[in-house]
Amino acid sequence: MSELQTELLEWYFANARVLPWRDREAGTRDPYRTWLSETLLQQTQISRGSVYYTAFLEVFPTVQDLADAPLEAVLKLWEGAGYYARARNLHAAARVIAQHGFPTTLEGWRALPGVGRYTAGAVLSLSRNAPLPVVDGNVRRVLARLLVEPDPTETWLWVQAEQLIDSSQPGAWNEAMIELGATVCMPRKPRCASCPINSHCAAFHAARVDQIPAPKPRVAVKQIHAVALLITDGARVYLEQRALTGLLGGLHGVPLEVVASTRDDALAALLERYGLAATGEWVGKVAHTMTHRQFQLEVYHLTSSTALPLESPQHVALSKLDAKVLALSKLEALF
DNA sequence: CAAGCGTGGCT
DNA sequence: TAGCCAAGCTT
Repeated sequence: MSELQTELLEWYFANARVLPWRDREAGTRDPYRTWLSETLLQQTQISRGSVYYTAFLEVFPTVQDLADAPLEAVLKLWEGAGYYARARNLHAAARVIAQHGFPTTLEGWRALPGVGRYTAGAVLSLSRNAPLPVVDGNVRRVLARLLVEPDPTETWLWVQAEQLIDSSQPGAWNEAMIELGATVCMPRKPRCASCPINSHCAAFHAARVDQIPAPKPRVAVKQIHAVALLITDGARVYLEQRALTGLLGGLHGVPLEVVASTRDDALAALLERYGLAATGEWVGKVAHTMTHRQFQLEVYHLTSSTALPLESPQHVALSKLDAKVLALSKLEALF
């Protein structure tokens, strides 16, 4: 073991945070729980992910429980967590695992929907001590600084992670790299003075830590104007299931029509699609921001006199966007 | 391979 | 406060 490896591992064993999925020593954990936590934590902060993790295990304590459940129940538990393809993929993969057992190889894990190189390496190293590297946002930052690489490519990152991994305890090593990036080698105001491997860090020596890695160019947020339909009978509301692929896939929501030319055109198109004669009453606006989209919705209300099936919104999975629209309905006991 | 995919915490 | 960012994956 190199000096760097010894020092980082010692630091990790002394400073690792207590987190719900760290119930056993890294390298010996339950693959189901490890996979679930890694999936939930994708692009999601610990404070939020851990709430969903605990609730999820409560309802689906084993992969068999998850496989046996209807997709609808899985999405309901995922409600509000975002990136809903994760929930659909998790459910589909659970059904494969229930049939064939947990994969034991990198390729086996990666063949499952929603499992990429990071998650496959994380699950196998953290649950089985497989000597596989991981590169997430934390590891990327640590490697970029350690080796002064302001704009690292994916290929470079995985090669470095592979060369640096401590093959005697890969699980602990991977978790240590992630932990360092999350608690010491942070994006802004890194705590270099208390970093266990600062003597090995080229960016620290060159006083360039604050420039590395270089910020990624951001895609402009797209403005989207749309019209939404709130069709209610006083207690229930018309909700349709969105397409599985694309925005808010698989979740239920109110009918939406993006404004291509004018708002009146969009509203007319919506009404025609559902065979509605009435024009509806304007009830308000909803603004909703996502990472890359800014929605402006004009919401129209109709009292149902149609054959459209109404349902109670508390029984289906909704996005925050639809929750805001439903809040305009002023109906009691919707949630 | 760049774009699409949610939501909330933090500064 | 408006933007940046968070244990990525898919197409």
